Amino acid sequence: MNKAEQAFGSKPAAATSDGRGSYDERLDHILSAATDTIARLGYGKASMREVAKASGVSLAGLYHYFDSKERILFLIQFRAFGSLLSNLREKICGVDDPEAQLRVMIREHFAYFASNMSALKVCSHELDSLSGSAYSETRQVRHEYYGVARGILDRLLDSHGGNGRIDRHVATMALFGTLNWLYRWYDPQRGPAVNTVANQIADQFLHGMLGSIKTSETQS
Amino acid sequence: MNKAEQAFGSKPAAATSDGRGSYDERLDHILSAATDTIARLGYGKASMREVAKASGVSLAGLYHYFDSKERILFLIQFRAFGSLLSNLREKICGVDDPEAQLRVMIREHFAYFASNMSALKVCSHELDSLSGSAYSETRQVRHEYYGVARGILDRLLDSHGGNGRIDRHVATMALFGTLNWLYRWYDPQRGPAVNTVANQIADQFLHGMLGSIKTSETQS
DNA sequence: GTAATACGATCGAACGTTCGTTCTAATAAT
DNA sequence: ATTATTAGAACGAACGTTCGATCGTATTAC
Repeated sequence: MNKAEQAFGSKPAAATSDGRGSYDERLDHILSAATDTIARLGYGKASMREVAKASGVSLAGLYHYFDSKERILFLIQFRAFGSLLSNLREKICGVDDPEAQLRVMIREHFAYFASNMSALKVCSHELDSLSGSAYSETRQVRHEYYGVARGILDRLLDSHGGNGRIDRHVATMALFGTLNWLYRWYDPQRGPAVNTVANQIADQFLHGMLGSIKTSETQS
Repeated sequence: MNKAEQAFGSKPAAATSDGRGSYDERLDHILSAATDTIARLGYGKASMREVAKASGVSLAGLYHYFDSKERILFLIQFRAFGSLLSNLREKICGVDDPEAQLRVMIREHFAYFASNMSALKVCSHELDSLSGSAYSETRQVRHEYYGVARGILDRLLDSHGGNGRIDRHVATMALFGTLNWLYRWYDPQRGPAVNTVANQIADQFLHGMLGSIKTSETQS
């Protein structure tokens, strides 16, 4: 069976030529409804019946597109992290200055958050809800994302001669904490504009890095 | 019935004088085991049977101490947030400088985290698992905690004449994001020392604040 | 051109399990 | 004896998943 075995559709569309769209389009539609449902109720409380109702298919119909409930969560996370990572690599490609790279990264993370709030909420909140190979695969993508961010930070600090008291892993996770906690409080539609918040976070973090370098020996 | 109706025990101990301790002590023991179980499995997957096994009482015995599963989660969160808040207010009492207050706050948060990892993990991860008045009451305490932090930040920025581009709510939530995300990556027993990490986070945040003030008009 | 056939998509209904909770009786303490 | 505390068994509900049948459509056979 070759249904929903791959995270990104390399399947040749195979449009059924009726009003409801192709197989892949219907799968995307269900996945989108499932994302909103899981974001709203949490993975544990979001039942397959609720996902079925939200996406407009029957309970049994869900299992034509996904082997299991866990597979739905895997696809949501793998696609979101994958998009985030590939988009970051693309947008950073022509940028040389590490400081500019870091600003791009934060700005792009905010942009993705604003466009995919439910998906990023699920990604931030349900990290431990997967197990086995599904967990390993998503963790792999997360580690790659971490690696890109960490690489930027390394070049940033190296270029400023910062061998001081900054633990770079701690600094990276502090930034990720700020970004991954967004879904708890920030609503792009009600709060200040996305770019405004993104710029402030970037300013804060960069001043936090460069400021910590310059006062490396003045405090105990 | 007056069992477990209050979050902090004002009950006069009523020791049963056997080896297993008083009623309150047994309640604390069960609550501690429940905290570890919920932190390990998540609230949804942590069954009452698992909590019973972990705490050494029978399934039905649990309901002599707690009306419901949700009440267990409420007590964990209410006690943890309450301890965090009252401890913060106490430790900040004799400190005047806002910068020093902020350092105290971050240091105390780290100290509490190191001593109560399971409880703070549950508090950070299961914020939406409560409903009704249980949710309202815990949110109330959280808001008070936010208010203290926000007050410190306000005095800090005011004392430096910072009326620039810093959205103070955004800045506060950025810090809370870093602190509340700790449970995802930081293990005080394996990573760098608690005070080291706490100092770095405080340094980063303070430089982020004061640095952003001084360059308020140099960037678009 | 039409009937027969094969197949993917979809559904209502049900299965077996686990959940939070409660009932009832037995036990330990005073 | 009375009261508080515990434990085994069971309850109804909800869960993820599977089953068997049905519908529509594309392909094949003649």
